[in-house]
Amino acid sequence: MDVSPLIVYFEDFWSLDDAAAAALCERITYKRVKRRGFLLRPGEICQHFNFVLSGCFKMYKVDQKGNSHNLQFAPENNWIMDHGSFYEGKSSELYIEALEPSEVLQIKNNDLFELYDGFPVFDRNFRIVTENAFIEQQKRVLHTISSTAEERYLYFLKRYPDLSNRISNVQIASYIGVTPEFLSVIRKKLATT
Amino acid sequence: MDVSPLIVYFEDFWSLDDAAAAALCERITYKRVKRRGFLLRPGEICQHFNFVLSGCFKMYKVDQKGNSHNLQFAPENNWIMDHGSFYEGKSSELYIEALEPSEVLQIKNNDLFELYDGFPVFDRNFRIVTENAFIEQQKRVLHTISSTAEERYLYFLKRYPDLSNRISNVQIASYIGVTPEFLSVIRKKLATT
DNA sequence: CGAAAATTTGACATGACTCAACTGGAGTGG
DNA sequence: CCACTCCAGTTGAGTCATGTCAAATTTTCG
Repeated sequence: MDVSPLIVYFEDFWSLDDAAAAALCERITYKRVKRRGFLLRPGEICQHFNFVLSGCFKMYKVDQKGNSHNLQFAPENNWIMDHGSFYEGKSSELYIEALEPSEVLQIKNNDLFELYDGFPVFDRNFRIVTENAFIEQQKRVLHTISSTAEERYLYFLKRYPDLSNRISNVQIASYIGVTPEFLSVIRKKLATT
Repeated sequence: MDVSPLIVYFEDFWSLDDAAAAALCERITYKRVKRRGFLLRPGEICQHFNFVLSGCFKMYKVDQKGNSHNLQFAPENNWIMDHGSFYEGKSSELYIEALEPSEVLQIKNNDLFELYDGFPVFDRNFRIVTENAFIEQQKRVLHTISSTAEERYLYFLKRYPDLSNRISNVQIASYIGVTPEFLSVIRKKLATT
Protein backbone atom coordinates (compact mmCIF):
# COMPACT_ATOMS: atom_id res chain seq x y z
CA MET A 1 0.00 0.00 0.00
CA ASP A 2 1.48 3.31 -1.03
CA VAL A 3 0.48 5.76 1.65
CA SER A 4 3.18 8.26 0.76
CA PRO A 5 0.76 11.05 -0.21
CA LEU A 6 -0.68 10.86 3.27
CA ILE A 7 2.74 10.81 4.93
CA VAL A 8 3.64 13.88 2.89
CA TYR A 9 0.36 15.48 3.88
CA PHE A 10 1.14 15.10 7.57
CA GLU A 11 4.55 16.70 7.11
CA ASP A 12 2.77 20.03 6.88
CA PHE A 13 1.53 19.46 10.43
CA TRP A 14 3.65 17.17 12.60
CA SER A 15 5.76 14.58 10.80
CA LEU A 16 5.25 10.93 11.58
CA ASP A 17 8.25 9.00 12.88
CA ASP A 18 8.95 5.58 11.33
CA ALA A 19 6.95 3.64 13.90
CA ALA A 20 3.90 5.85 13.51
CA ALA A 21 4.19 5.77 9.73
CA ALA A 22 4.42 1.99 9.78
CA ALA A 23 1.43 1.69 12.09
CA LEU A 24 -0.55 3.97 9.83
CA CYS A 25 0.52 2.02 6.76
CA GLU A 26 -0.76 -1.24 8.23
CA ARG A 27 -4.20 0.20 8.86
CA ILE A 28 -4.81 1.96 5.57
CA THR A 29 -6.83 0.51 2.77
CA TYR A 30 -7.09 1.78 -0.77
CA LYS A 31 -10.34 2.18 -2.62
CA ARG A 32 -11.27 3.22 -6.13
CA VAL A 33 -14.63 4.92 -6.63
CA LYS A 34 -16.37 5.48 -9.95
CA ARG A 35 -17.99 8.76 -10.83
CA ARG A 36 -21.38 8.82 -9.09
CA GLY A 37 -20.19 6.09 -6.76
CA PHE A 38 -20.86 6.44 -3.03
CA LEU A 39 -18.71 6.29 0.07
CA LEU A 40 -21.73 6.83 2.33
CA ARG A 41 -25.50 6.87 2.07
CA PRO A 42 -28.24 7.88 4.51
CA GLY A 43 -28.99 5.15 7.01
CA GLU A 44 -25.42 3.86 7.01
CA ILE A 45 -22.93 4.52 9.78
CA CYS A 46 -19.81 6.32 8.61
CA GLN A 47 -17.08 3.77 9.38
CA HIS A 48 -14.08 5.42 7.75
CA PHE A 49 -11.99 8.51 7.59
CA ASN A 50 -11.42 9.00 3.86
CA PHE A 51 -8.38 10.77 2.46
CA VAL A 52 -8.80 11.68 -1.19
CA LEU A 53 -5.82 10.74 -3.36
CA SER A 54 -7.37 11.79 -6.65
CA GLY A 55 -10.73 12.90 -7.97
CA CYS A 56 -13.32 14.80 -6.00
CA PHE A 57 -16.26 14.10 -3.71
CA LYS A 58 -19.29 15.98 -2.46
CA MET A 59 -21.07 15.41 0.84
CA TYR A 60 -24.74 16.42 0.82
CA LYS A 61 -28.15 16.03 2.34
CA VAL A 62 -31.43 15.55 0.53
CA ASP A 63 -34.32 17.31 2.26
CA GLN A 64 -38.01 16.33 2.42
CA LYS A 65 -38.75 18.14 -0.81
CA GLY A 66 -36.02 16.20 -2.59
CA ASN A 67 -33.57 19.09 -2.86
CA SER A 68 -29.87 18.42 -2.34
CA HIS A 69 -27.68 20.64 -0.19
CA ASN A 70 -23.92 20.36 -0.48
CA LEU A 71 -22.07 20.55 2.79
CA GLN A 72 -18.56 19.99 1.57
CA PHE A 73 -16.40 19.28 -1.45
CA ALA A 74 -13.26 17.20 -1.13
CA PRO A 75 -10.72 17.19 -3.94
CA GLU A 76 -7.35 15.42 -3.63
CA ASN A 77 -5.44 15.86 -0.34
CA ASN A 78 -8.61 16.47 1.63
CA TRP A 79 -10.48 14.43 4.19
CA ILE A 80 -14.11 13.59 3.89
CA MET A 81 -16.39 11.81 6.32
CA ASP A 82 -19.46 12.39 8.44
CA HIS A 83 -17.82 13.23 11.75
CA GLY A 84 -21.08 13.06 13.63
CA SER A 85 -21.96 9.59 12.43
CA PHE A 86 -18.38 8.39 12.81
CA TYR A 87 -17.87 9.42 16.40
CA GLU A 88 -21.39 9.03 17.72
CA GLY A 89 -21.92 5.74 15.88
CA LYS A 90 -25.30 6.93 14.67
CA SER A 91 -26.67 6.37 11.22
CA SER A 92 -25.91 9.21 8.86
CA GLU A 93 -28.34 11.33 6.93
CA LEU A 94 -25.73 12.32 4.37
CA TYR A 95 -24.44 11.13 1.04
CA ILE A 96 -20.77 11.15 0.09
CA GLU A 97 -20.58 10.81 -3.67
CA ALA A 98 -17.78 10.99 -6.22
CA LEU A 99 -18.04 13.83 -8.71
CA GLU A 100 -15.17 12.33 -10.70
CA PRO A 101 -13.50 8.93 -10.87
CA SER A 102 -11.62 8.94 -7.59
CA GLU A 103 -9.21 7.11 -5.32
CA VAL A 104 -9.21 7.25 -1.53
CA LEU A 105 -7.23 5.94 1.41
CA GLN A 106 -9.46 4.72 4.22
CA ILE A 107 -8.91 4.31 7.95
CA LYS A 108 -11.54 2.31 9.75
CA ASN A 109 -12.84 3.61 13.06
CA ASN A 110 -11.24 1.07 15.41
CA ASP A 111 -7.96 1.35 13.56
CA LEU A 112 -8.01 5.10 14.01
CA PHE A 113 -8.66 4.70 17.72
CA GLU A 114 -5.67 2.34 17.95
CA LEU A 115 -3.52 4.93 16.22
CA TYR A 116 -4.73 7.59 18.65
CA ASP A 117 -3.89 5.38 21.61
CA GLY A 118 -0.55 4.16 20.29
CA PHE A 119 0.86 7.37 18.89
CA PRO A 120 0.00 10.79 20.32
CA VAL A 121 1.15 12.33 17.06
CA PHE A 122 -2.18 11.30 15.57
CA ASP A 123 -4.13 13.10 18.26
CA ARG A 124 -1.94 16.09 17.49
CA ASN A 125 -2.36 15.91 13.74
CA PHE A 126 -6.06 15.29 13.72
CA ARG A 127 -6.54 18.04 16.29
CA ILE A 128 -4.91 20.40 13.80
CA VAL A 129 -6.80 19.01 10.82
CA THR A 130 -10.08 19.44 12.65
CA GLU A 131 -9.21 22.92 13.85
CA ASN A 132 -8.48 24.00 10.30
CA ALA A 133 -11.72 22.51 9.06
CA PHE A 134 -13.54 24.27 11.89
CA ILE A 135 -12.00 27.63 11.02
CA GLU A 136 -12.96 27.28 7.36
CA GLN A 137 -16.46 26.26 8.25
CA GLN A 138 -16.82 29.19 10.61
CA LYS A 139 -15.97 31.56 7.79
CA ARG A 140 -18.63 29.86 5.75
CA VAL A 141 -21.25 30.30 8.47
CA LEU A 142 -20.39 33.96 8.71
CA HIS A 143 -20.74 34.44 4.97
CA THR A 144 -23.93 32.47 4.81
CA ILE A 145 -25.70 34.52 7.46
CA SER A 146 -24.35 37.90 6.45
CA SER A 147 -23.92 38.01 2.67
CA THR A 148 -26.08 38.07 -0.43
CA ALA A 149 -26.07 35.18 -2.87
CA GLU A 150 -23.82 37.15 -5.20
CA GLU A 151 -21.26 37.78 -2.47
CA ARG A 152 -21.32 34.14 -1.45
CA TYR A 153 -20.69 33.11 -5.04
CA LEU A 154 -17.76 35.49 -5.40
CA TYR A 155 -16.32 34.24 -2.13
CA PHE A 156 -16.59 30.67 -3.36
CA LEU A 157 -14.74 31.53 -6.56
CA LYS A 158 -12.00 33.25 -4.60
CA ARG A 159 -11.72 30.58 -1.94
CA TYR A 160 -11.83 27.56 -4.26
CA PRO A 161 -10.55 28.80 -7.64
CA ASP A 162 -9.53 25.32 -8.74
CA LEU A 163 -12.86 23.76 -7.83
CA SER A 164 -14.93 26.32 -9.66
CA ASN A 165 -13.47 25.18 -12.97
CA ARG A 166 -13.92 21.54 -12.12
CA ILE A 167 -17.45 21.19 -10.87
CA SER A 168 -20.78 22.22 -12.33
CA ASN A 169 -22.66 25.34 -11.35
CA VAL A 170 -25.46 23.15 -10.09
CA GLN A 171 -23.06 21.85 -7.46
CA ILE A 172 -21.82 25.32 -6.57
CA ALA A 173 -25.40 26.60 -6.31
CA SER A 174 -26.23 23.80 -3.92
CA TYR A 175 -23.18 24.67 -1.84
CA ILE A 176 -23.83 28.38 -1.54
CA GLY A 177 -27.53 27.81 -0.91
CA VAL A 178 -29.32 29.11 -3.99
CA THR A 179 -31.17 27.50 -6.88
CA PRO A 180 -29.24 26.80 -10.10
CA GLU A 181 -31.61 29.15 -11.92
CA PHE A 182 -30.79 32.03 -9.64
CA LEU A 183 -27.07 31.33 -9.83
CA SER A 184 -27.44 31.59 -13.57
CA VAL A 185 -28.98 35.04 -13.14
CA ILE A 186 -26.12 36.08 -10.90
CA ARG A 187 -23.52 34.87 -13.39
CA LYS A 188 -25.20 36.72 -16.21
CA LYS A 189 -25.20 39.92 -14.23
CA LEU A 190 -21.53 39.51 -13.27
CA ALA A 191 -20.56 38.79 -16.88
CA THR A 192 -22.08 42.06 -18.08
CA THR A 193 -20.44 44.17 -15.38
CA MET B 1 -6.92 29.47 41.37
CA ASP B 2 -9.86 27.11 41.43
CA VAL B 3 -9.84 25.33 38.11
CA SER B 4 -12.01 22.48 39.30
CA PRO B 5 -14.89 23.19 36.92
CA LEU B 6 -12.47 22.75 34.06
CA ILE B 7 -11.01 19.54 35.50
CA VAL B 8 -14.54 18.23 35.86
CA TYR B 9 -15.30 19.30 32.32
CA PHE B 10 -12.40 17.25 30.97
CA GLU B 11 -13.57 14.17 32.84
CA ASP B 12 -16.26 13.79 30.22
CA PHE B 13 -13.52 13.38 27.64
CA TRP B 14 -10.19 12.05 28.93
CA SER B 15 -9.39 12.71 32.58
CA LEU B 16 -6.27 14.64 33.47
CA ASP B 17 -3.73 12.89 35.68
CA ASP B 18 -2.29 14.87 38.59
CA ALA B 19 0.71 16.16 36.67
CA ALA B 20 -1.42 17.39 33.78
CA ALA B 21 -3.94 18.94 36.13
CA ALA B 22 -1.16 20.73 38.00
CA ALA B 23 0.38 21.99 34.78
CA LEU B 24 -2.99 23.25 33.65
CA CYS B 25 -3.60 24.90 36.98
CA GLU B 26 -0.35 26.86 36.77
CA ARG B 27 -1.26 28.29 33.39
CA ILE B 28 -4.84 29.31 34.03
CA THR B 29 -5.91 32.82 34.86
CA TYR B 30 -9.25 33.96 36.10
CA LYS B 31 -11.12 36.94 34.70
CA ARG B 32 -14.35 38.67 35.57
CA VAL B 33 -16.22 40.44 32.77
CA LYS B 34 -19.02 42.94 33.17
CA ARG B 35 -22.16 42.82 31.07
CA ARG B 36 -21.27 44.42 27.70
CA GLY B 37 -17.60 43.89 28.48
CA PHE B 38 -15.34 42.48 25.76
CA LEU B 39 -12.91 39.58 25.55
CA LEU B 40 -11.99 40.43 21.97
CA ARG B 41 -12.50 43.25 19.49
CA PRO B 42 -11.78 43.57 15.77
CA GLY B 43 -8.14 44.37 15.08
CA GLU B 44 -6.92 42.49 18.13
CA ILE B 45 -5.29 39.08 17.98
CA CYS B 46 -7.12 36.44 19.97
CA GLN B 47 -4.55 35.44 22.58
CA HIS B 48 -6.59 33.18 24.82
CA PHE B 49 -8.76 30.14 24.93
CA ASN B 50 -11.64 31.17 27.19
CA PHE B 51 -13.62 28.71 29.25
CA VAL B 52 -16.83 30.22 30.61
CA LEU B 53 -17.41 29.55 34.31
CA SER B 54 -20.57 31.64 34.62
CA GLY B 55 -22.54 34.09 32.54
CA CYS B 56 -22.78 34.06 28.78
CA PHE B 57 -20.94 35.50 25.77
CA LYS B 58 -21.68 36.11 22.15
CA MET B 59 -19.15 36.18 19.32
CA TYR B 60 -20.18 38.29 16.35
CA LYS B 61 -19.14 40.24 13.31
CA VAL B 62 -20.31 43.69 12.28
CA ASP B 63 -20.61 44.07 8.51
CA GLN B 64 -20.10 47.16 6.34
CA LYS B 65 -23.69 48.24 6.82
CA GLY B 66 -23.30 48.08 10.58
CA ASN B 67 -25.37 44.94 11.09
CA SER B 68 -24.23 42.39 13.67
CA HIS B 69 -24.16 38.69 12.94
CA ASN B 70 -23.85 36.27 15.83
CA LEU B 71 -21.58 33.33 15.18
CA GLN B 72 -21.72 31.65 18.55
CA PHE B 73 -23.12 31.86 22.05
CA ALA B 74 -21.13 30.52 24.98
CA PRO B 75 -22.86 30.01 28.32
CA GLU B 76 -21.10 28.35 31.26
CA ASN B 77 -19.00 25.24 30.53
CA ASN B 78 -18.33 26.28 26.97
CA TRP B 79 -15.25 27.50 25.17
CA ILE B 80 -15.15 30.71 23.22
CA MET B 81 -12.37 32.17 21.11
CA ASP B 82 -11.59 33.10 17.52
CA HIS B 83 -9.78 29.95 16.44
CA GLY B 84 -8.64 31.52 13.18
CA SER B 85 -7.04 34.53 14.84
CA PHE B 86 -5.62 32.40 17.66
CA TYR B 87 -3.82 29.83 15.52
CA GLU B 88 -2.93 31.97 12.53
CA GLY B 89 -1.87 34.91 14.69
CA LYS B 90 -3.86 37.26 12.50
CA SER B 91 -5.96 40.13 13.73
CA SER B 92 -9.55 39.19 14.32
CA GLU B 93 -12.62 40.73 12.75
CA LEU B 94 -14.86 39.51 15.55
CA TYR B 95 -16.20 40.74 18.85
CA ILE B 96 -16.57 38.52 21.91
CA GLU B 97 -18.90 40.31 24.31
CA ALA B 98 -20.55 39.37 27.59
CA LEU B 99 -24.35 39.22 27.51
CA GLU B 100 -24.40 38.84 31.29
CA PRO B 101 -21.91 39.49 34.09
CA SER B 102 -19.51 36.62 33.53
CA GLU B 103 -16.44 34.78 34.74
CA VAL B 104 -13.91 32.97 32.56
CA LEU B 105 -10.77 30.89 32.87
CA GLN B 106 -8.14 31.83 30.31
CA ILE B 107 -5.23 29.95 28.78
CA LYS B 108 -2.76 32.05 26.86
CA ASN B 109 -1.52 30.79 23.51
CA ASN B 110 2.05 29.89 24.46
CA ASP B 111 0.86 28.25 27.65
CA LEU B 112 -1.53 26.11 25.64
CA PHE B 113 1.25 25.08 23.28
CA GLU B 114 3.36 24.09 26.29
CA LEU B 115 0.50 21.97 27.57
CA TYR B 116 0.16 20.33 24.17
CA ASP B 117 3.87 19.54 24.09
CA GLY B 118 4.13 18.38 27.68
CA PHE B 119 0.96 16.32 27.98
CA PRO B 120 -0.57 14.50 25.03
CA VAL B 121 -3.83 14.33 26.95
CA PHE B 122 -4.40 17.96 25.95
CA ASP B 123 -4.00 17.17 22.27
CA ARG B 124 -6.50 14.40 22.87
CA ASN B 125 -8.99 16.50 24.75
CA PHE B 126 -8.88 19.50 22.47
CA ARG B 127 -9.12 17.21 19.47
CA ILE B 128 -12.39 15.95 20.90
CA VAL B 129 -13.61 19.40 21.91
CA THR B 130 -12.93 20.70 18.42
CA GLU B 131 -14.53 17.69 16.76
CA ASN B 132 -17.69 18.23 18.76
CA ALA B 133 -17.74 21.90 17.91
CA PHE B 134 -17.22 21.01 14.26
CA ILE B 135 -20.11 18.56 14.29
CA GLU B 136 -22.46 21.10 15.84
CA GLN B 137 -21.40 23.75 13.40
CA GLN B 138 -21.90 21.40 10.49
CA LYS B 139 -25.48 20.84 11.57
CA ARG B 140 -25.89 24.58 11.65
CA VAL B 141 -24.55 24.99 8.13
CA LEU B 142 -26.94 22.33 6.92
CA HIS B 143 -29.88 24.06 8.55
CA THR B 144 -28.85 27.45 7.31
CA ILE B 145 -28.63 26.45 3.67
CA SER B 146 -31.64 24.15 3.63
CA SER B 147 -34.30 25.54 5.99
CA THR B 148 -36.66 28.49 6.16
CA ALA B 149 -36.25 31.11 8.86
CA GLU B 150 -39.10 29.52 10.81
CA GLU B 151 -37.43 26.09 10.77
CA ARG B 152 -34.13 27.59 11.84
CA TYR B 153 -35.85 29.33 14.74
CA LEU B 154 -37.56 26.13 15.87
CA TYR B 155 -34.27 24.27 15.62
CA PHE B 156 -32.60 26.90 17.76
CA LEU B 157 -35.28 26.58 20.43
CA LYS B 158 -34.92 22.81 20.44
CA ARG B 159 -31.14 22.82 20.36
CA TYR B 160 -30.61 25.52 22.99
CA PRO B 161 -33.73 25.48 25.20
CA ASP B 162 -31.91 27.09 28.11
CA LEU B 163 -30.42 29.89 26.03
CA SER B 164 -33.70 30.87 24.44
CA ASN B 165 -35.05 31.93 27.84
CA ARG B 166 -31.89 33.77 28.71
CA ILE B 167 -31.08 35.93 25.73
CA SER B 168 -33.13 38.44 23.80
CA ASN B 169 -34.86 37.72 20.53
CA VAL B 170 -32.66 40.31 18.90
CA GLN B 171 -29.69 38.06 19.66
CA ILE B 172 -31.45 34.95 18.43
CA ALA B 173 -32.49 36.72 15.22
CA SER B 174 -28.89 37.70 14.59
CA TYR B 175 -27.81 34.09 15.14
CA ILE B 176 -30.31 32.47 12.82
CA GLY B 177 -29.76 35.13 10.18
CA VAL B 178 -32.98 37.16 10.08
CA THR B 179 -33.98 40.65 11.13
CA PRO B 180 -35.57 41.09 14.57
CA GLU B 181 -38.72 42.36 12.85
CA PHE B 182 -39.08 39.22 10.82
CA LEU B 183 -38.43 37.01 13.83
CA SER B 184 -41.27 38.83 15.50
CA VAL B 185 -43.55 37.91 12.59
CA ILE B 186 -42.46 34.28 12.87
CA ARG B 187 -43.15 34.21 16.59
CA LYS B 188 -46.58 35.71 16.12
CA LYS B 189 -47.44 33.12 13.53
CA LEU B 190 -46.19 30.28 15.74
CA ALA B 191 -48.17 31.59 18.73
CA THR B 192 -51.45 31.51 16.82
CA THR B 193 -50.93 28.00 15.45
C1' DC C 1 -23.99 8.98 -31.54
C1' DG C 2 -27.61 9.30 -28.00
C1' DA C 3 -29.33 9.97 -23.34
C1' DA C 4 -28.88 12.50 -19.41
C1' DA C 5 -27.55 16.43 -17.18
C1' DA C 6 -26.29 21.40 -17.15
C1' DT C 7 -27.40 25.94 -18.32
C1' DT C 8 -30.18 29.66 -19.59
C1' DT C 9 -34.42 32.37 -19.96
C1' DG C 10 -38.82 34.39 -18.64
C1' DA C 11 -43.23 34.94 -16.09
C1' DC C 12 -44.86 34.81 -11.78
C1' DA C 13 -45.00 33.96 -6.62
C1' DT C 14 -43.28 34.59 -2.03
C1' DG C 15 -40.08 34.96 1.80
C1' DA C 16 -37.56 38.20 3.97
C1' DC C 17 -35.85 43.03 4.43
C1' DT C 18 -36.36 48.19 5.16
C1' DC C 19 -38.11 51.89 7.35
C1' DA C 20 -40.92 54.24 10.40
C1' DA C 21 -43.92 54.33 14.17
C1' DC C 22 -45.65 52.75 18.44
C1' DT C 23 -45.79 50.11 22.98
C1' DG C 24 -44.16 48.59 27.20
C1' DG C 25 -40.79 47.19 30.57
C1' DA C 26 -36.19 47.88 33.04
C1' DG C 27 -33.00 50.64 34.83
C1' DT C 28 -31.36 55.36 36.51
C1' DG C 29 -31.10 59.66 38.69
C1' DG C 30 -33.40 63.19 41.03
C1' DC D 1 -41.75 57.48 43.96
C1' DC D 2 -41.73 59.89 39.64
C1' DA D 3 -39.89 61.31 35.21
C1' DC D 4 -36.81 59.93 31.97
C1' DT D 5 -34.33 57.28 28.80
C1' DC D 6 -33.14 53.17 26.53
C1' DC D 7 -33.94 49.05 24.47
C1' DA D 8 -36.71 44.95 23.18
C1' DG D 9 -40.53 43.79 20.89
C1' DT D 10 -44.37 44.48 17.64
C1' DT D 11 -46.93 46.14 13.58
C1' DG D 12 -47.77 47.52 8.84
C1' DA D 13 -46.78 49.25 4.12
C1' DG D 14 -43.87 48.95 0.45
C1' DT D 15 -39.88 46.78 -1.82
C1' DC D 16 -36.32 43.58 -3.17
C1' DA D 17 -34.06 39.16 -3.34
C1' DT D 18 -34.71 34.74 -4.35
C1' DG D 19 -37.60 30.70 -5.39
C1' DT D 20 -40.85 28.01 -8.55
C1' DC D 21 -42.16 26.17 -12.69
C1' DA D 22 -41.86 25.34 -17.46
C1' DA D 23 -39.47 25.27 -21.72
C1' DA D 24 -35.69 25.68 -24.98
C1' DT D 25 -30.69 25.00 -25.79
C1' DT D 26 -26.20 23.32 -25.00
C1' DT D 27 -22.87 20.35 -23.01
C1' DT D 28 -21.14 16.14 -21.13
C1' DC D 29 -20.16 11.47 -20.88
C1' DG D 30 -20.98 6.79 -21.51
